[in-house]
Amino acid sequence: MQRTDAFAGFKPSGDMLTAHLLALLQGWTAYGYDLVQRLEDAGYGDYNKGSIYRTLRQMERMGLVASDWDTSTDGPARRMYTVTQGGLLFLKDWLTLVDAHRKDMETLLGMSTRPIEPPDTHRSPSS
Amino acid sequence: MQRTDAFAGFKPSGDMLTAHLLALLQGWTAYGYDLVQRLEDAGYGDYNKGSIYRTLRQMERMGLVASDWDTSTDGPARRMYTVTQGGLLFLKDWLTLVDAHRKDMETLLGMSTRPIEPPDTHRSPSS
DNA sequence: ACCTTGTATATGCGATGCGCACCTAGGTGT
DNA sequence: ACACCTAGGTGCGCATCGCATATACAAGGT
Repeated sequence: MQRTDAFAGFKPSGDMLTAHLLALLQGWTAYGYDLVQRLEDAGYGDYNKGSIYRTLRQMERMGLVASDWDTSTDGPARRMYTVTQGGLLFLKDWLTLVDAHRKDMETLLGMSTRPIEPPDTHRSPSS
Repeated sequence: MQRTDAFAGFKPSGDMLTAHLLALLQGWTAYGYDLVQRLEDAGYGDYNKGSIYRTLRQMERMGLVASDWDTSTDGPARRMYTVTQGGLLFLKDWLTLVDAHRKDMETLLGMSTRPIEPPDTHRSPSS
């Protein structure tokens, strides 16, 4: 479970959505409504609208993305998001974490059929 | 994000600890204190005691494990846990989910450097 | 007798996260 | 005026989680 400690506190729950969003955003710029559609269409996770918008703002507070308004289009203004250096770092850490977990699971499962050890209590083995 | 729907509601947060515990338990029987030590020693996650005990009880409520008391040893009684069929299914689903997520991430990242599409609004493409 | 240490399980509290439902608002078409 | 699509956001209630703390059994030391 080692990680670079830049985001040592991240928990792998909303962070899964965070990872999806970063992956979608990485390399270009997008806004919330578009990401909602893309996640829905692609079937990557069954997140709800509210969570996505909230998570994007939270990501901005964490410094993973930056945003500015785009009023150049018709319709309501769009908040355009761009991945920051911190976001790229988070993405890297996330992939490392997932891979490490997957490997951990394999290791733990591989250690199967250990004899049911009666872990001796605090007493010396003289008994 | 497909899964067998047996535990369609699982969220990948405490579920990561759940997966670790199931992997440790799978194949034999163990009690909380032992699992706490093993997770600590092995360095698999930095979970705290309270979370582990709470998660084990929750897993029992979910039908992933079953427990009974072992009073045969010196010291306090131990609540011995055994993985159920449901637990094995959860474990399988979890690994599927993790692998799917990992693959999703690769796919999404592989689609990089898409030109910044100006996603046309609700208007017809006649404009 | 009393205290400390190790074993073993569990709860209370405060903060956070998340799904669900709902709200605001711009713009177009009827 | 109204419906509909686009676009972003909030309030509420419930679950989760880390941290600290509580409870209890047993052994050893003084």
